[in-house]
Amino acid sequence: MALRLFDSRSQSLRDFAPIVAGEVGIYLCGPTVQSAPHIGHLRSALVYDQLRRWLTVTGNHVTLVRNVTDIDDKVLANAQASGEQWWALAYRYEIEFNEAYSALRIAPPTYEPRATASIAEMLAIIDRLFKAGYAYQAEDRSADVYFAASKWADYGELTNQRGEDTEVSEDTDSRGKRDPRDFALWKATKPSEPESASWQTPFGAGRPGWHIECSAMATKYLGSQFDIHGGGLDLRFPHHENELAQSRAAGDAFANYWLHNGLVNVQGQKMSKSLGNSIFAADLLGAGSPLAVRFYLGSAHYRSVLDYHEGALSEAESALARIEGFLERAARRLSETQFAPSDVEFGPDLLTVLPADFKAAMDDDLSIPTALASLYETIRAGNTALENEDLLATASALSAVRGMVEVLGINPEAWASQGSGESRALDALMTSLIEQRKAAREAKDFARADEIRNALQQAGITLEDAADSTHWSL
RNA sequence: GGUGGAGUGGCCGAGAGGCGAGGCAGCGGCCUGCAAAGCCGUCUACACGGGUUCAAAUCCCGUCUUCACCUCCA
Repeated sequence: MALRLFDSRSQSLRDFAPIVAGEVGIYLCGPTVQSAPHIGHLRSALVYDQLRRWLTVTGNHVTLVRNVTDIDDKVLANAQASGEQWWALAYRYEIEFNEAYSALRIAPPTYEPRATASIAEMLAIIDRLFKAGYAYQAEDRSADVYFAASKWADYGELTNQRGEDTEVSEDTDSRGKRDPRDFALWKATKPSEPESASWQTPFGAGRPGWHIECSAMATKYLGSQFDIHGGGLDLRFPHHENELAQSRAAGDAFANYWLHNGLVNVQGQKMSKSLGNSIFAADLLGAGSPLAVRFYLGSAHYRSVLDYHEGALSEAESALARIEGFLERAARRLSETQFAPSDVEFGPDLLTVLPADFKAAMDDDLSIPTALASLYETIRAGNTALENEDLLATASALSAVRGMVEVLGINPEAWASQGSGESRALDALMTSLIEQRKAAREAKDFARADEIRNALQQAGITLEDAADSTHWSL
């Protein structure tokens, strides 16, 4: 069984084979740190976190590079508007992004390069493009440098765009361009721009164009040819098309597979500032637990459009409660028996406990919705086994469920807060209240027993009576 | 205009010629002092019109609706 991925370039599912067996290099287009992270940024980062986890579990060593675009028109414009240094604004938002990622337990990438730290590599590519005849300086002899798209015969190969049919925006800054499809490799410093955002080059002072940044950072960390290039669907054109064209024109084979994750819409429409319908990371994390946010964003297929709606997070909480409920009950029942399963570390060992249909679903272009069906099926069977006192079957279901939630990064046991002073105090209080209620029930004083349970329910604590004991959960 | 998608039960969300995906919500049952949780059952859906086929949600033709990209965007 092998992993298949949908490659946007060939528009088909392809068996995935890394250049070097067991080593996978992924370049993911990260955010332009010009404003606060929103739900779409989180989904994108999460999708590649899930891919990375599955590749790791199936025995690969993954190098994930996710850049930070910290120099850009909007970074400069927003900094000017807020009266900050552009690099201060960029760093402020970079911190916000990293906080949001880490709240969802999206592992930090192997390398996280900032565009401004790779200027030399960008200039080297531009130099190669000059020598190969694919770069030209603007007619006005400014430091504006463009890529000659019309000279590159394969231009449009990624997205089937043919130049003559492409709409050309009228407000595009095209001074000195020979062809509307040509795009900036380097942008001359404008009088309004600070000196700190200007680098000296043989063709004059300026700053990098957006596309060249990614070409430079991808090949700097992963080599001239690498396995996977990922990003949001909105980046396919022109960003990825341009990256591919300039890198190949400069002599790099570049990415073998192109992956694009679907976007997040809100009430059927894309988020935009003018509609004021953006859902920011802070909104989400205020509306549900971080685990529920991760579960929700990661439960749809990565290529589908995800339409965010009110109530989505509480549905996720309910689904998680079912998973967590089984894990707790099964672990509790098995804890003092010979069937208690030993912990399995995240990594290839997980493969031994995962159901075959779960593995098949993950291998099939990361079909997580189908994989989740396998998870629920195992939970249902596990609950039945638990009821029938079939400890062997319960133990095997427990291992399988633990393995699956571990693969997906949604293991409630791992997310549960570690025993703090507060939680120890709560434990003691609950033990006392449960004892009081037990005494009342034994005395058939159900009014008193219900009074305790109702008061706890008011406080958000649910009691569950099992055959010979009572358990509580928040 | 070009390019790439989508329309599935109350809601979300898979699948892609023949065995009712799954989740959430609802209803009925079992269990329970009553609940909760769990299990069983129930609600049997695939935009519309044609066609191919023994068989179509799935393939073909047409129609409608809708989203994204082509300007900065995950």
